[in-house]
Amino acid sequence: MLREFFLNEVKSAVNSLVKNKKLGQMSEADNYNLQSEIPKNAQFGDFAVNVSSLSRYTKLPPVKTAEIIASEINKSDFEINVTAGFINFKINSFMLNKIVTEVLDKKLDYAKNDIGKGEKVILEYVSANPTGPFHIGHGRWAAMGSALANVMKYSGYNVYQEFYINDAGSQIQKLGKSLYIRILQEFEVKIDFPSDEEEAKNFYTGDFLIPVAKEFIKEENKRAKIIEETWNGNYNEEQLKYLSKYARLKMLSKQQKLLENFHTHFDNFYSELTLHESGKVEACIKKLSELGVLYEQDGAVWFASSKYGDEKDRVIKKSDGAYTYLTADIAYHYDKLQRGFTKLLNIWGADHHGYIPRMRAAVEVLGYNPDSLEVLLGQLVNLVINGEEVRMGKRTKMVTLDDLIDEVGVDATRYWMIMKSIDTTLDFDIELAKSKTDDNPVFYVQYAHARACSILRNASADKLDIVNNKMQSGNELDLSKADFNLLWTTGDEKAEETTKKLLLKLEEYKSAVQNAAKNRSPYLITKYLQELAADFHKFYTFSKVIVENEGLMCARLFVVKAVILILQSAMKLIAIEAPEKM
RNA sequence: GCGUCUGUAGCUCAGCUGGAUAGAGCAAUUGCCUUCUAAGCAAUGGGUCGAGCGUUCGAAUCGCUCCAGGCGUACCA
Repeated sequence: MLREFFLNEVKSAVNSLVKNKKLGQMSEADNYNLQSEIPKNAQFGDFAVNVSSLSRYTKLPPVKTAEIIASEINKSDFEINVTAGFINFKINSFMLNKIVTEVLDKKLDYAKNDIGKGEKVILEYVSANPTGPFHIGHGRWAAMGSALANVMKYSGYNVYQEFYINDAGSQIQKLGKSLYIRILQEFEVKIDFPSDEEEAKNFYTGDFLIPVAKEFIKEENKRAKIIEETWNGNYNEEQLKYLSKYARLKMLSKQQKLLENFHTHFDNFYSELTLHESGKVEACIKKLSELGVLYEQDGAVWFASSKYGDEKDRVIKKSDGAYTYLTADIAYHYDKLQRGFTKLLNIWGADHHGYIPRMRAAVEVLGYNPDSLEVLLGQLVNLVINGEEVRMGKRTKMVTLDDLIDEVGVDATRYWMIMKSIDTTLDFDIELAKSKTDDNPVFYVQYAHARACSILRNASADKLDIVNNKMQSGNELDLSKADFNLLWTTGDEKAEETTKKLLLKLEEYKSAVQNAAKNRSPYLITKYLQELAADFHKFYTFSKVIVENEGLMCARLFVVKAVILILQSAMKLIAIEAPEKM
């Protein structure tokens, strides 16, 4: 990376000065927090390193310190100048041209890197109950999680994506009973969910089970008839069990289909039920018991998590003999650790944040580094319809992820879900996301790609016999016809300035990717995409690509192609389409 | 009460491992299509960075105290 390159220039200059004792009381450069940055004001240079923080060791004014260090740097492919405490670098056309050829050479892998060092990461996200349709919040986790997984894989992490199915416990029976009623209703039996609010809580009264009931009658007509015929006001235990399982699997498969459609692919769906059935929950409790962190009180079994940073102890086994949700979850995380993952990365809704200390406590007690558990807390999503915030409360009718995607489309939904930092409550404005105008960043970015593709099409269609990039005709452009130096001798200052900015932005993709992976912040990719698209549109405005001069035209065509490659790479990371025409 | 996230331009948000004049998009005003997609570009206006105190040569950024909002504070999942 160029940023790193210039930082290293400064560091090695410092080291050599230190060796010769020319820098006062300083030791090696790595002991100081030096950073390279891109100056906000381009007149200073293309890159800069601020060394004023070293002044307290050199006992010299910042400018003097910077000058001494700068004079120690051998400049070859760049210019150097000092302002205040900054050492500024201006790169030359040779380095700029190299950016283009490197992109063309590495293509979609241009920014691929290995900062993850192959760390075995299990990323768990969405993890919903199979008891209903996804709501829009699930959509945010799905979009963010899948994008993060892509970004981290691209950065050398070994990422395994898992969805934990909360398919154990009473809610599944509740689901079965509700389907039972919906089936009877299909047969026109006069029965409805309890009107009493308290009793209605034992059912899923949403209408999402109506189509499931219809499917059931179609697929299992015989059994459906038996259910209707044997109805006597009480649930038939055998049929209820069957329906519970049927509904559970049906809902799960609907969820899985939706996720794939939403460009979210899991390596595994891990069933909580199998966790119980395999005896892993029991085994985990036994282990905790042996470790001496469990005790009995008030007829329940407790985990002494408060000794490990939690604010109070937690119930593991309720006085009615059932396990809590936490118990299975501890066993699940134990299982993840035993499968050899060294980083347990979870995306949880902000409403679960109080849950972190107890899970950390469990990881620690089980003999692992509590820092191997890393939870990304996602703030919630509010829907904005016609400018008004619709809070997803119990009273309002839930808008499902399905509805949202139907309304807005997969790409726009994903983009809007990823666009904001996970720390901020997301206001999802349906009208804005739907709009195909300039207030919608998705289209801005996709339009840049379509526009670039169009140039390549036009170039191949009328002007030359070199051509299109692979997705068009399979041919490759002929690099030998391009004269990149012509980019910098046009006499058109604005054209050269915007071209330079564009090329530097291409190079910045590397930093964007690494920061996104390191900080678990996929929104940095959408931010980068918007910046790249903007720089491309500016380039387009000031540099006509298809021109008489063949050497210049080819050089610009290659710039365009490089832009297309980076746009595609970044859009692939966040899993949205890169349309060739719009 | 305690924990946690947030408070930056009219709106939505970046910037927050301290550093050059606080940025972007939208909205507003004004220009630019006989020339590669105007879903675009150029220009202009717009800010006591919630408030106060402190640390520092230097604070939107770090610390403390307030203020406002979201979420949580179960033998629910």
